[in-house]
Amino acid sequence: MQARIAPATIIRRNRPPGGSMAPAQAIPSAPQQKASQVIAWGRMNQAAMPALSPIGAHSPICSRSASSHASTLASVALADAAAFPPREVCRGSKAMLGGIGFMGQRRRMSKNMTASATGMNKAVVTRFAPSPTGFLHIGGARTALFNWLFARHHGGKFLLRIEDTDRARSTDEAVAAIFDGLDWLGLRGDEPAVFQFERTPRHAEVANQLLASGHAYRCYATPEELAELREQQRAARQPMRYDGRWRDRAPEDAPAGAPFVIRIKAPREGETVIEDAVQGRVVVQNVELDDMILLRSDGTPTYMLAVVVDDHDMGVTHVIRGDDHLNNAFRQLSIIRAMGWEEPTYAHIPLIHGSDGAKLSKRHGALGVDAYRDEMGMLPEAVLNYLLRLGWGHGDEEILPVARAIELFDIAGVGRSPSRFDIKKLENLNGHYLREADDSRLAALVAPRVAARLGKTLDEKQSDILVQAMASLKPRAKNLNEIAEGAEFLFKNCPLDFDEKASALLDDSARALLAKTADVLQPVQFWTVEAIEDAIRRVAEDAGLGLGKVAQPLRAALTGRTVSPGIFDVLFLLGKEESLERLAAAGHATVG
RNA sequence: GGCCCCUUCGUCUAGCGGUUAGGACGCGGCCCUUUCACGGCUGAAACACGGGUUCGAUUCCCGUAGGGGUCACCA
Repeated sequence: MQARIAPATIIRRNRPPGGSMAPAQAIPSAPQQKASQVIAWGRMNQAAMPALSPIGAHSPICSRSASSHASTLASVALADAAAFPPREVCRGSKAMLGGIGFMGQRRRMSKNMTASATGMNKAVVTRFAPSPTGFLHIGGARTALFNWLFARHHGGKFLLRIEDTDRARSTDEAVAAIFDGLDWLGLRGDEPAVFQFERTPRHAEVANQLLASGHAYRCYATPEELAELREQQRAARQPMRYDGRWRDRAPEDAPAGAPFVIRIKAPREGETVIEDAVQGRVVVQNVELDDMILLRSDGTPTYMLAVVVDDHDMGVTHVIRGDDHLNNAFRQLSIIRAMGWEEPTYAHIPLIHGSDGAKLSKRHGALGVDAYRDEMGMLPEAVLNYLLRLGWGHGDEEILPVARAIELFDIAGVGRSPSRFDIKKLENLNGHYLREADDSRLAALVAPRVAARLGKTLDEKQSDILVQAMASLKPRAKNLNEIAEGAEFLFKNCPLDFDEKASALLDDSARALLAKTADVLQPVQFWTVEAIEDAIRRVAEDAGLGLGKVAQPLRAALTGRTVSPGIFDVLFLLGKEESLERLAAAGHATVG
């Protein structure tokens, strides 16, 4: 049984006559988003994203079939026209042949060809297909995001596939980490994830079909033989590729019982053209393509075969992936054509580079998204916004929450040049979303971090104080760790540990002032920020000092630091009793 | 090395033949101010180079340089 999606499950609606509707109209409007911004959290760091999807957002593992979403897909057809405008690019020497007239004609031609060849009238289906050999890294997350956004924008489907055909390197932990990361970012598949390895029989079936139709052949070359070939080619400074030594051999030549692989019979003359939605028109001479392996000698499929078969069976219309796959696309195309299948539209997005300009990798300290969540204390919406702006832009807009991103995103806006990862900008964005975030949600996220710093968990009352403190804590931080750091003073025991600058502030005159402050605070009945402010300002006035002269020693005495939220807030959050106790302690203790 | 892709402030980007080349991060200054932040204002900072095409190129074309990707019975 194949995973092919029955087209019947998609309800189509005819385009209204005389004009195409803006794709944006197919998605929920902004106000609706606000209402659905209900925050849910469970264990630490589970900052759930608001569910914005018009299609149900399911966990990748347990969602059911697509058919139940049929009615929600009704809007799909509306978005068709604008779905994937081909970039009008003419590059390469061929484009230079004629004058303007020729070029104009050529453009029109290529546009038409693209329109018919890519199935623009079909509902959009995208996919994210990571191989579970490690965590979900930031580049993968962006690829997933672009696929997800593209599908959402066009009212299509976003699918997940785990490319686990490499049994040696694939792990269950990695699968879990990838789902976990996607889940955190809110990039859930619209159908249960497909596990590629389970489809091995189907891949073999296609390989054998290709064999039967003469588009593939058995190759008995041993790995040693091939290594030697490569070595020779390298020495002779020849391009390294399989020489097709078994391509036209008669079957009788086959060594009996010897292991063999199945290779594609790739075209050898002419050229292959891809009208890439990001890269434009890319032409490769077919002599550059060698007869790559489809089925390994152990009968398992290679990546080349498996992606093509799965994308086809899953009905993928738009292949959006890193441009490290651009070269592969040409090879994959020969399989697609040999099978007579419809070609997807390709969109090869530029890779994310490290600060040195090279592909982001472990040696840049490339991290899994879980590290951004757990170690760096980032909010998913900040990561999403940052990733989106890496390689894509919409005028001067920098702050693009998910709903806005769905509204605006399209492949046409994706640039062709790689971009460098800039943690500073991510932090800035994170600070922004922190300030916007709900206090209860943040408190829940921060509590475990505070507990870790303190070495004890917060009780109910303390958790409550944390929520109240959030409003004055969050504008001062760019990540959850900094909020936790800033919150620490609230829950420390008296006597406090004073840092160097704080203890320096607490000289004799300051202590006298502290005593006076305590006296003024003592009779305050209703412990409100206003009442506290009145009292403190009175102290300053009476002493003939500026507020700063009073506030700083007070801050030092109450928090042990010279940096904290506003002093009235500090007093309020600490409560009258605790505040007075700390004042007394600071006054008596021999400090510095 | 072959093939493919890329090139606007340090970084992310806007620009799609005529702009004082715009915004954001970061950096400097000022303001706000009880500290630190936030916020506001402001400053410095870019079209890789060389040829074309054009009345006019950041923008179109070619080349050079530089960078990147890819060349497995990995994905």
